[in-house]
Amino acid sequence: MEKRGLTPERLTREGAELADEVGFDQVTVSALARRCGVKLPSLYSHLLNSQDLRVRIALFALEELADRVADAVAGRAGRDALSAFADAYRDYAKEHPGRYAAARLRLDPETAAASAGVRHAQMARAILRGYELNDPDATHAVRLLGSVFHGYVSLELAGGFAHSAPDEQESWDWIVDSLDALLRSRSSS
Amino acid sequence: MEKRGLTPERLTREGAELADEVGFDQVTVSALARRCGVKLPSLYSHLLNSQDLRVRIALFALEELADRVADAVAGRAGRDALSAFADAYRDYAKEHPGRYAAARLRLDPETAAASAGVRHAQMARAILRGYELNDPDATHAVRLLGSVFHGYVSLELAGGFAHSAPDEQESWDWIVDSLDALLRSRSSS
DNA sequence: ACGCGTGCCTACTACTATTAGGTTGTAGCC
DNA sequence: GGCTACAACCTAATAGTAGTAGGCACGCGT
Repeated sequence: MEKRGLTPERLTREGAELADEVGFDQVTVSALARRCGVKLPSLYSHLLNSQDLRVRIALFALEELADRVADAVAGRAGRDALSAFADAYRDYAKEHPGRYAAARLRLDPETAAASAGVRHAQMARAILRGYELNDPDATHAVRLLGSVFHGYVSLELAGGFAHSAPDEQESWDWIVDSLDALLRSRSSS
Repeated sequence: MEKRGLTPERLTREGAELADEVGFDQVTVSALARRCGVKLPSLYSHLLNSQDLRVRIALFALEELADRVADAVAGRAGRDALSAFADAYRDYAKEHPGRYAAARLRLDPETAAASAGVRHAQMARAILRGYELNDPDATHAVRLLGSVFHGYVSLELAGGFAHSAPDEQESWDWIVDSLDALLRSRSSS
């Protein structure tokens, strides 16, 4: 009965890794217990329930992804920033598909408001500053970017574009390019 | 022990309704058995397993959605067709969120190839005929449309845009408008 | 050295998925 | 109209996941 130093934080990290390995919806308290070498009920000292685990992983992923995006867009503007922003999302999803799926977990409003989700929205708005859009166009554009990037990444992960020419990178570049052109044409200037 | 006339088809329909009521990932063989007033193991005469049920619901939803889209775009072209196409997806998702989620279930390649999924792709390409795009632009554009519509609808259903101005319909119109402009500007003419 | 809290345990309950095998209602045949 | 046979439903049993209750002990703070 040696004590492993389990904490909610460590469990969240392990859960995130588990998610990347077997898929977010296969993340189960049982599997996590096995992975940590303890019996299942032991985890309930650290977690409220399985939903709590999922939410913690989601918040962790949102935070990590926001950090990456912030890093990617730092010091860039305009088309360059847009491209870095887009790639940060796509690369994260490819590298950590389970965590990316976790980041899309539906959170209740208060949790969402306290999450890194707000940073994501702020960063999207920041990217758009380079295009000088008037409200409400800026909001529409934020929603468009969120839709395209999330939609593309989730279809790509689901294998929707697999095994068909032209390859996925080409389409991605074309799409980012098109969005840049679109936003420039909507510029208020 | 009265016999209800259960068939795979009826179970699929009931499952689809259940999905709309409680969410696709809450669709369980147990719940379906309760809903149909039979004991759980009885369903295994009609279904292989719970995954089989989910796949059947997915195929049903893909078919139904394809029918709706086909209906919506019939006799339209250009911007008009694009808008009808987009609205057909969004309206279906709002009306039948569980079925819409089912339609996004990842299918194995052979199942997918035999599903109504191919009709969806064909219809998207048909819409684009009005914009006279050269390959590979047409493929990129199909992927863009799929990404935007799926992304927007899924974020909207997840409550991502809720309770914030401007309202979701406005953004939707702006986005469809923007896509139309974008596709026209990419026209090969 | 000792207490006591926390960290992990065993044991139990409830639900879902699935298989095996039994029973009955009814459709079709004589 | 009764018989048969199959299909549709059942009960019973196994295994996995989620969660609760309560016990024991490791080791930290005094």
